[in-house]
Amino acid sequence: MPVPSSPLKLPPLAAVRVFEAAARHQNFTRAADELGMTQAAVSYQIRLLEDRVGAALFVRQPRQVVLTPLGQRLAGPVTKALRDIGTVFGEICEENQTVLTISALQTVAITWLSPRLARFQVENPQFDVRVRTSQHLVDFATEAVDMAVRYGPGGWPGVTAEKLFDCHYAPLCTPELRERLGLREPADLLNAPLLSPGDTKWRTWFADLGIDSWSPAGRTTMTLDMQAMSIQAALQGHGVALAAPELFAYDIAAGRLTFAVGHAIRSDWAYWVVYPQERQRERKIRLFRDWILAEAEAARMTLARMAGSRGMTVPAP
Amino acid sequence: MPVPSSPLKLPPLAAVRVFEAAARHQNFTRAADELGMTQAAVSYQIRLLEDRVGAALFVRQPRQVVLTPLGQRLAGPVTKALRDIGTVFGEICEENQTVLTISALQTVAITWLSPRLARFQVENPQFDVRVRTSQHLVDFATEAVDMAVRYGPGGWPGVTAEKLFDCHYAPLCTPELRERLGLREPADLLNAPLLSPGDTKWRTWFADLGIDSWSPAGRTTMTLDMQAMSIQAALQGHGVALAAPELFAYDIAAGRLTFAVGHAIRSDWAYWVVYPQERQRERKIRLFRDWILAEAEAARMTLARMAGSRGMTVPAP
DNA sequence: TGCCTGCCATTAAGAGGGCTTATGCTTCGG
DNA sequence: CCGAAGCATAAGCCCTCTTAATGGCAGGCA
Repeated sequence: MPVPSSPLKLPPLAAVRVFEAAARHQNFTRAADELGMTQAAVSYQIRLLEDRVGAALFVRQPRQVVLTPLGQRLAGPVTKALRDIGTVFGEICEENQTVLTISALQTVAITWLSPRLARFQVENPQFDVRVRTSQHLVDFATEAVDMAVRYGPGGWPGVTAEKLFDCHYAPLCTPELRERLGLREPADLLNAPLLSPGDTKWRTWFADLGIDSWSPAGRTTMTLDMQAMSIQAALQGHGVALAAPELFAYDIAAGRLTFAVGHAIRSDWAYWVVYPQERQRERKIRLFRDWILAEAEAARMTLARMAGSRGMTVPAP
Repeated sequence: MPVPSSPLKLPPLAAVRVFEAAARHQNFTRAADELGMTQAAVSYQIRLLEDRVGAALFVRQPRQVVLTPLGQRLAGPVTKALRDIGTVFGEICEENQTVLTISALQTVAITWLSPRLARFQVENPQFDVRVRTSQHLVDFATEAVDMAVRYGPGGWPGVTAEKLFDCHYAPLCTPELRERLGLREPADLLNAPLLSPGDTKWRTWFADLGIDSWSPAGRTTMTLDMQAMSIQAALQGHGVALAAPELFAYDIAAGRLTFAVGHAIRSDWAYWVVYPQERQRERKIRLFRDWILAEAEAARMTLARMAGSRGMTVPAP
């Protein structure tokens, strides 16, 4: 805990501010112009400060005022201090308007957000977009984050959450692997090389088909923690990954990945864009919200086309 | 002429001040105590500042407030800037109360003021007395001087001038020299070694006695500009100096100098203590004024005794 | 010399803003 | 479950600061 340093005996700061301007101009009238007030007000404030200090700060000469030695000694430090304050406030105001910080899970950030973010950046060059990945639920109150992409059930308190897309899990692999293994029916996967077979979602996926006998025991390729890494392996043709196709719409649309078979399960959770509800009117918030919702919609459409052509079956959640 | 740098876009400084205290205490109520206002006022000002910045500076938690990252970035520079302002004002206030700067002609400063000043310093240790010698009439408006000892006719505009003593010119020398040369009558000086005989005051002194024939031509010891230097020579027994006995009352009282003969002339000018009339109520001004007037009075008394015992004649000015 | 202009001080009157008081809300602690 | 701690909010008052008008002073100019 920082020591609550000395109580700071300060002169009236309004007067200090007026003094600073007057000292800079060596002229009350021009200082008044700069500050948007009248010459009389400047005169009044300067006098106030002089009374406080107990000494004259300006010599009133017929056609001009000049600083006394005392005034000169004040002017430098005061100008510097006030400029420092102005600068630091200016910086954070500026930054607040131009910097847009997005928090997201690493998976989403890498697979979905960053490939699309470049376009947003190009379309909105006035913003400086920064992505921060984190595993925990970001707290807008205490962290310097403007918006977030969250994966969860929604209904968080104090924030506006708008759904980007529901989350499904489908078996994905390269078209080549699919062809080579002759995958057609969901049951064909029982003998296919599954990536991260220890993932309980595989069990769920099979169970959803009525295949309860499946067990990862004995079956092995590698076991990878993260969806993105499984997909990387799948992209190399090393096996079939169970992942959210929404996150890999680009790869699917480009033919680098395809649905191994026509079945997917749906997660209770979804992906959301989230921001403090009291900030929904801010320009940068609105802009990014609109953009990311449009992107999500586009991704969904793409996927719907691809899945439709493959006769996907998706049970209701 | 300094460039009237940028117009400094500043937030309301009153709010900044409140913010600084609140940030330091991490507590609105205690900040309010420190600032001598109510918690509601603090809350109000903080909100004002937050609206201005367009972002929260504090997170309101149930039993405490904590700075947001933005607030943290502000707090440091702001505290420093305000402390700088407080410091520089504090310094000059402090200095204004404790430093007493006296301006005087070099002659008076050396011969009269400094021998007495030590006592003032001892009696008033809370003051830091500084003497500045200068040849020109000091301008209280533009120079960092509190009071002055002036030699002149009085009647200066804008200042209070109180007479310390009238100024006379009397021939002074060591008692030894006086004895050796057998000086008794003013006319005896016609054949004595006069110091700075080129000084027109010697002509005036002789003329005052009705001796118009005196001329410095041919008579020479040295010619010295300054009264003090003539006196230094006189103290060495090198001759008779025409100087203001008031300035050398200590030397006369101590027997190091004496009136060579019993005649003096009086100058139109006098010595004054001078200070800006609007500052006459200030403690340090009053204190020094009272002290120096008392010293002058004491010096006059001493001289009167010495001169009386010598039967001095002093024509009216 | 006299007028005009630039610049600051002073005054009285008025308005606006910030402060205070009072009250409500929330949470923590016992 | 109640009290204490702590901040937010609303209403109203008072004080500060501003404004507007006027005066003074000195320099520039004719």
